[in-house]
Amino acid sequence: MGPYPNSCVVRTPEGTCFDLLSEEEKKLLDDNMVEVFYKKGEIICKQGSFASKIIFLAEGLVKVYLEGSPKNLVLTITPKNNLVGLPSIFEGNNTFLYSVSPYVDSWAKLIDINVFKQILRQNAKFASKIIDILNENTAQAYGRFFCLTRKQLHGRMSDILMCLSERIFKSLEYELPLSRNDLAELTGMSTESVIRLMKEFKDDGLIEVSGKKIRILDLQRMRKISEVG
Amino acid sequence: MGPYPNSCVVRTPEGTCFDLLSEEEKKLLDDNMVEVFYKKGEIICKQGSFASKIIFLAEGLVKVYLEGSPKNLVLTITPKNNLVGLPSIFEGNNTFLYSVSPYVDSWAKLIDINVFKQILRQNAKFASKIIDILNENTAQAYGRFFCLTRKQLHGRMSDILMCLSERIFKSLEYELPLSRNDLAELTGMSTESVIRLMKEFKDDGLIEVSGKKIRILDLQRMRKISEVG
DNA sequence: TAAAAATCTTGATGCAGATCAGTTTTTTAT
DNA sequence: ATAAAAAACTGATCTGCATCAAGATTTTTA
Repeated sequence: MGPYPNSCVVRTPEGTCFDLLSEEEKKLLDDNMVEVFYKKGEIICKQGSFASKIIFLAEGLVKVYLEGSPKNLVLTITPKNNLVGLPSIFEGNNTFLYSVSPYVDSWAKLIDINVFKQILRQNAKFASKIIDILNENTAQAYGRFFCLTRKQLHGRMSDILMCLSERIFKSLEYELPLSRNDLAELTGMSTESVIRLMKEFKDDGLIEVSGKKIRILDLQRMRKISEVG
Repeated sequence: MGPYPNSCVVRTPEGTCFDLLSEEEKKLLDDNMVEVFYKKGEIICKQGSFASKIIFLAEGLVKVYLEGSPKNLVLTITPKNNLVGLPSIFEGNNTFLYSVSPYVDSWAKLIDINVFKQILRQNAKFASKIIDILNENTAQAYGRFFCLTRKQLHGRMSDILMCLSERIFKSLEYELPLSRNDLAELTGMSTESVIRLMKEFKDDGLIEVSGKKIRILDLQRMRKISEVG
């Protein structure tokens, strides 16, 4: 299958990009920012709607997805301390490319897009850092692209389970805030297939499942499955 | 299928991003740039290899693709006057995320990546423009992502044929420099399926095919097919 | 605490599209 | 001009996975 380090769905926290701003710029940002609470399942931003804000996720866990009937396509999962919505800000486009919705109760800071753009145009170090973030994002999207178009069910399933373990919960055991249906839109398969595969993985001694709790038992074999596709 | 303006594979020319450089910066760029000729089928850059250059395609037509066995996955086709390789330059990564290879004889200008980064860090307007380009790129990748994972063969085929017509050749009739196998890695299907679909489209009066020449006869119905998936 | 709704689970069936195994046509090399 | 290699094409077969239909379990609501 080849070495694709990033078939993962999860964006890593970009840390300190705001440290590169001057005091003045920080104040400008603060003055043009509101903090909003979103409940699980609400819509933070809607694909196709007017993109007037950049979203900084202060707390929570969200999915970034393309709407499709009957099933959405999840582009990435973004944990707290990440920017969401950056790719929507290019010239000539003023609508969100995707929808964003929280898996769990979340806090978002909404930054006025024009203020953000203005700072980009005047602070090269900051802009340069944003380029880094965008590119890392893209690298991940490509890996995922490959995963969803080239791997089959087993590979996709083990990719997701490992990714959630490594990138989000930082533990081999975690309590999933996602439904089987959420996993289905994440892996691009039917809900029934998710269920069947989880059972198969469990029967094969790869994972342990009890309710929402998942524990990875045999990481080595999971990696193998991911590689083979 | 929903309104996805960009299931297209082709990057549009970004025009004038270098106009935003000072004379000094232009000279710096010129001094750290070489122009190279590539024959059809050669490799301009190889996925996984050390990324020391940003590529500006001065003349020709290239594919940007992820390597996979048995079949590659084409991310985008890039015509002349475009930058290629931008997403590879993020901090912490120093290898090409993908391979690039020309469909036809091409000229590329190779820009030293450190010089490019240096200019990014000192010229905010330029960096801001690059962000625009990256984002447009991403928007396209997402559209394509959706196309390849959600649409089935007929939709994917008509997407490609229309895209080539509108974005590359700017005419309803064009001479394809791609083989059926190239079309297959572009649409994520088998070569045999490409052939069968082309025949079906031809028999249905959607297109006219003679050798390498393709002519779109019924754009309306092609659009319909693309929408339905 | 019961009823309703949502989620999870299982087996049976169907089909889109890959794979295979050829033949024919076109291109390239000598 | 002719042989060899690559690309284009065709039909038959096979299979991974979705879809459907029904039931069990959990969660939510009243």
